[in-house]
Amino acid sequence: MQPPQTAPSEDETGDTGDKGFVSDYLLYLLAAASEAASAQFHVHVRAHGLRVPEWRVLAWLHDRDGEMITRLARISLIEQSRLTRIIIQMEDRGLVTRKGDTSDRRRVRVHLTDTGRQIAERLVTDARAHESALLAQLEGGDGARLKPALAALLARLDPDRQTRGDPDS
Amino acid sequence: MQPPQTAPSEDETGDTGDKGFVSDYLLYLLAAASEAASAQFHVHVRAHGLRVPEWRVLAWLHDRDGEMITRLARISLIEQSRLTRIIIQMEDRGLVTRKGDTSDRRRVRVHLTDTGRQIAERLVTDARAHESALLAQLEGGDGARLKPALAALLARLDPDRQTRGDPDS
DNA sequence: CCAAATTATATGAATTTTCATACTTATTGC
DNA sequence: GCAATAAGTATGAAAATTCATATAATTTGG
Repeated sequence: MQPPQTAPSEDETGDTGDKGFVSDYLLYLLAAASEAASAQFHVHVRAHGLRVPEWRVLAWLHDRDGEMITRLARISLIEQSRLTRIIIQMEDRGLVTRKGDTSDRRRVRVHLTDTGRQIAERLVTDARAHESALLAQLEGGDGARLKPALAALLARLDPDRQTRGDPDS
Repeated sequence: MQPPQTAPSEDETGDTGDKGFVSDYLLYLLAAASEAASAQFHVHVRAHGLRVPEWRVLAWLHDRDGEMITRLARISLIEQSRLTRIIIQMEDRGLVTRKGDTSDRRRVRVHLTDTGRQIAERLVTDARAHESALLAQLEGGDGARLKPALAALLARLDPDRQTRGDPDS
């Protein structure tokens, strides 16, 4: 049913029958792969009572405790005003604390509580295991090539992300 | 704690400025790379008065007009009830039309209007150009390797995505 | 052919998210 | 040292999103 007749200049219709634009579009592949790869683990995160952005915050603080809101937002892929509210919720739940930075009183630094750190460490451990399992599934070395390629893309597109280790200066 | 680590030995004691967990975590690299790579083009999309999910819908309909809501949702990475509302908004704006499927009256098929198709074609052209520019930026062949690796990951994690070309049957 | 299970879409209501902007503190240029 | 500008965070209000579930149509098994 429904022969595609209304398409005036459809050049890939008919015989090739496959791959349109979307299925081979880099930005789509990135978004879809990210979604698909994360789906399972995100279920695990929610099972621990956290939403994905909250997990991202905990994971980053695990690496660098005392991060300021703005940078935490950039890194965690969360818009600033949204992160502010998320941090407040997390503080209410006893996962983090907020402290004004004494040397720059505009800044608010976020620290893990003991509870927060426990959860963060547990989930980071789980995440490492999950990542290993995922990479192991991808035979043929595709998995091995993927991380460096993504890191390169990221470095090219958003150089600021790396470097900055020092909050002040 | 957690002695068994194949990863590069690093502590989160935080002084040497080395990679912590997050910066080398596959799921993070995927999400961050997706964000970073899409940022520019998404600005372009919004400049055309569309939100990102709407662009995804148009792009998919460009490839396969008359898709049903559920599948459009899966492919466009949008939750179903949200897509229903987005489609209604898009219909109100004259970008798509909804038609009940006569052979399965539960289904609603979404079609591009002439206006919708015009915009879709324009943006697909722009997206192709943007992708080329992006890949060209990534010297060293990383760019070339990226798409196949992502496609493989996707195929492994979500096999259903590919195959299905026939709505009925 | 019927009852039960499944699939497809829509919708109410609570929660989240966004956007613009206010507010406070710091920095820059003169 | 001061005005102008920038940086960091918070917040109100509008809009979007989620979650659970309703409704309707189809399929399945007996």
